[in-house]
Amino acid sequence: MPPVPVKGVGTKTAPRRAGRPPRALLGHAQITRAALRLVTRDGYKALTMSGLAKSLNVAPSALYNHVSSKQDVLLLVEDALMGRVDVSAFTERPWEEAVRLWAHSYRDVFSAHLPLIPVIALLPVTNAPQTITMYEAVTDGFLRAGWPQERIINAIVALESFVFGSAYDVNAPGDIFATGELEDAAPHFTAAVARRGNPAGHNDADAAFALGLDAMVAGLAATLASATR
Amino acid sequence: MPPVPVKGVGTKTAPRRAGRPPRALLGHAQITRAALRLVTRDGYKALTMSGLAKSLNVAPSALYNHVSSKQDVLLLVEDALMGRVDVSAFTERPWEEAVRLWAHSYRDVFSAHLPLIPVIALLPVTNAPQTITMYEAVTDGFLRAGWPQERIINAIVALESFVFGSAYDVNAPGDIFATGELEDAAPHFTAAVARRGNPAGHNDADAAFALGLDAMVAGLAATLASATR
DNA sequence: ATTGTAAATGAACGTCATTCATTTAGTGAA
DNA sequence: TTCACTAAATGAATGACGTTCATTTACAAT
Repeated sequence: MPPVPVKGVGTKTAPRRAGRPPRALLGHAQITRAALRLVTRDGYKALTMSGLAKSLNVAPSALYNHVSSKQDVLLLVEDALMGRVDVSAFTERPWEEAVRLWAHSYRDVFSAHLPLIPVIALLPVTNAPQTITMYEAVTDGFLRAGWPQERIINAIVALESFVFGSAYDVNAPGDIFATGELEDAAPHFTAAVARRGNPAGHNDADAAFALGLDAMVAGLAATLASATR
Repeated sequence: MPPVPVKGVGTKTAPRRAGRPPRALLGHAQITRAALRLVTRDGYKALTMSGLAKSLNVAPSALYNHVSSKQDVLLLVEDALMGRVDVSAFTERPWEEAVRLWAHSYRDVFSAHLPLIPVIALLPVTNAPQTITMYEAVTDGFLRAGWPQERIINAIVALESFVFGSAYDVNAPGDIFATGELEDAAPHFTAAVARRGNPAGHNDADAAFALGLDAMVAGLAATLASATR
C-alpha cells in the first residue's frame, strides 16, 4: 500500500442553526466513541465500517453522511487517543524527566493501536485538536528548558520516531529473534539473543526502550548544552 | 488490525530429487522477483495476489502452491530487501561511524517499503536468511567494539526502532505540522514549526534523523563506556 | 503404456469499503 | 395545518481483494 492517501476529516457534522433540536443518531462523537469501544474490545480487525455501523444500530452507508472514508474514522480515533498521552510532566518536572514520562506514555497508548501509527506519522495534524494540543504542550516544555526554536521540531520528531518504532516492538513475539535452522549461520547473533539480559521487572521491549530512551535523552541534552554554550 | 497473524514462510518449493528437471513456472525466487518489480514500479497498492499472478502470466491460485498467504509474499520481499542494507562498515570502520552508516542505509531501504515495517518488527526472523545475515554482521560489529553480549540486542532493537519510525517520517508530507484553523490554540508549536531550521542539503526528515541518530549513538557510546569501566 | 504427483487452472466464496437512488422525519415558512 | 425543504438513514448494488477447491495438466519414474 502506498504512503496512505491523505485527507483531513471529511464531512463535518452539519452546522445547525441555533435552537434546532438534533434528530441525528450519528455524529463525530458517537462514531469516535463506538470505534474506540469496538477496537478496545475486539481489536482493529473488528473495526470495519459494517461492524462499526452495527455497533451503532445503523446501516453502514449512514456513516458516510458524517465521515468521508474509513481513514477518517481512524483519524478521529487517533486524535481521541492523543488526548490520553500524558504531557503533564512538561509543566511540573525538569526537561529530561518530562521527556521520559511523555515518551513512555506516548508509547504505551499507541502500542495498543499499531494501525494508527501510519496515520499519525503520515497525516497532517490539521483538524486534530488533541494532537495539536499535545504538540503545543511538548513544544512549550522544550522552550522552557531553553531549547532554541529551530531545533525543537526536529528533536520532537526524532523522539517520536523512536516512540513509534518502540510501540511496534512492544507487540513483537518473544521468539522474534529465533534463528531456527539458520542458527549456525549466525553464531554471534544467536549467542547475543540467548544472553540478552534485562533488569528486574523489565521485559525485552521495556529494556530496549529504556536503553534507547536514556541514550537519546542524554544525547539530546548534550546537544542542547553545546548549542546554548 | 491485531498484531499481525504470524507464521513463517509456508509452502516451500518442493524438494526435488536430484536429476529431476524442473517443469514449474513458479518458485520463491520468481515470486520474490516479480513482487519486487511490481512494488518498485507501481507501489504497494498494486501488490495484489491477482496483480502478482498476472505479472507472472499465471492464475492467482497458482501462487498458493508456493506461498501460503500474502503475508508470505511480504516476508519474501522483506528478506530480499534486507540484503540491500549495507553492513559493510561494521568490518571497515569504527563502531560509531559504522552504526551511523548502517542506520542510514537501513532507513533508506525501508522508507520506500513502509508496509513491510510491521512485517519486520513483528515477525520472527526464522527462515529469513538475509535478515539473519544482517543481524549477524551488526552483532559482530558490536562485539568487536567491546559491547557486552547482554546489551547488544537491546541496543540493536533501540536503534532499529528509531530507524523504523524515521522511515515513516521520510514519507510524511511537508505540511504534516500545518495547524490550519487551530493555529491560535498552539502558538508555540506553530512558531517552532515555522522556524524549523535545517542544515544545508538536508530536508526535514534528514535533519530530524541526523539529530536523533547523533544523540542516540552518542548516548549509547556513553553507556558502553560506563559499562566497561 | 501406466501410474503418481507437483503444479496450474478457473470457478466460486466471503469480506471489505464505498456509491447511489430512494425514503424518512423533523423544521421553517406559508 | 399544510407544504416544501433538507439532513440523515436505508438497502441494494458494485468492484476489489484474499483465499479455497475440485479438476486438469504434464512430466518422471516404474
